[in-house]
Amino acid sequence: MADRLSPRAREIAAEARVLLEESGPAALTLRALAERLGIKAPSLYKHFPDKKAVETELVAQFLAEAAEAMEAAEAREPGSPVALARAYRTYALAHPHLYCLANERPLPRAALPAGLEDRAAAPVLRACGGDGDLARSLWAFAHGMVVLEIHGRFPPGADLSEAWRKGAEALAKAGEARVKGADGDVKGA
Amino acid sequence: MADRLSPRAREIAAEARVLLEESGPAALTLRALAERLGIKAPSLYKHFPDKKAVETELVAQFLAEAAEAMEAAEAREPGSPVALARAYRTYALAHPHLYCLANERPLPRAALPAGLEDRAAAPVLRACGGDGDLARSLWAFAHGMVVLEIHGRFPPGADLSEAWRKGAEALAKAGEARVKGADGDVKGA
DNA sequence: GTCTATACCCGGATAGAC
DNA sequence: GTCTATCCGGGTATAGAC
Repeated sequence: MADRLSPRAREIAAEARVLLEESGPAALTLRALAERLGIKAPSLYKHFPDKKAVETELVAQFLAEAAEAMEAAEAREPGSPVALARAYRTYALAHPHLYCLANERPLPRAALPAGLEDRAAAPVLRACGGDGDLARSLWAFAHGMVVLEIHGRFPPGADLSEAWRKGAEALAKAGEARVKGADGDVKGA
Repeated sequence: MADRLSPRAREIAAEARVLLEESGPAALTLRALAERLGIKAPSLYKHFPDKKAVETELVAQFLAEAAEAMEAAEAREPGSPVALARAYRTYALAHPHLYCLANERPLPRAALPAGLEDRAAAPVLRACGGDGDLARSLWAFAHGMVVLEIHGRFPPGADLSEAWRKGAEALAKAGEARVKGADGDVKGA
């Protein structure tokens, strides 16, 4: 994600990330970013073509780090959707603003490193035995839990760990049933 | 939700809703709203204290209509989480911008009609046999599916109806298992 | 690589006349 | 209930000097 970024651009992106994680997507403005760097906003255009490019870099960072977190969980507990859900939750809630920037708008697919989106999705797909539909269900569940929690939508007293457990286990069970089912083994990848 | 709103305020809210549904939350500005009504922006302050109050009215409309849609589904197929999920999906995707305005930020609970939030949640809770944790799982799944679809996050070729079916059925099955379980009957409401 | 200056747009909100 | 005038803030982006 920090591929062919110049060293200075990398510094700028790092500062953008701090600003984002501290204050949220709305606070990520070029003026505020420049001020943090001790420079003026127009100077940023020497390093990034526009604001979208800065945001895209942060989205790429999110995808890469989320992929890493899931791959690590997979290494510890192979084939466990529940473990993946736990890792997803932990990483997302540790970076709520970055999570929202990266997930509450269309993906800038054309500007992302090739294969990055697929890499982030792969562990879930594997844990679902290659069943893409089930993998998307599990992803939707995890995403819904994360954003509803981030935006404070659940009732104050709700036991969210229980909701995570029940949801993830129910979806995992559907995957196991699939494996034992009559239709051979793997449909997808 | 249009409780003690003056008739003129109701007209304004109706126009706000058209603007929102046509062009999205970012396009809902007081200037644009006033222009649609053939008046100037400052005049709006005679009917609403501020912009947030207008948005809150639209959020209340969403909650009431979503509750209606779910209650209707419940009347047709009592006790069916899958039917509720279908109704949720249909209503949400028919009003994507309203859905995002109402669900991608904290609820203005203090400014909403009393009981409205609970009314919207009740059908799901009933379909889950009073299991609040499971109800929240189901809600998170449905919300995740909706917003990921609205923001175009799923891969182009994905069969989302299948993802909906598998997810809803898996969670519904967890509810049935609970009922048959050893721990009596209803834990929650 | 940074600066100044600036253009151009947008937004929410208030005061006070009619 | 609507208006005009205005304040104050914000934002992205460009041109051109250093």
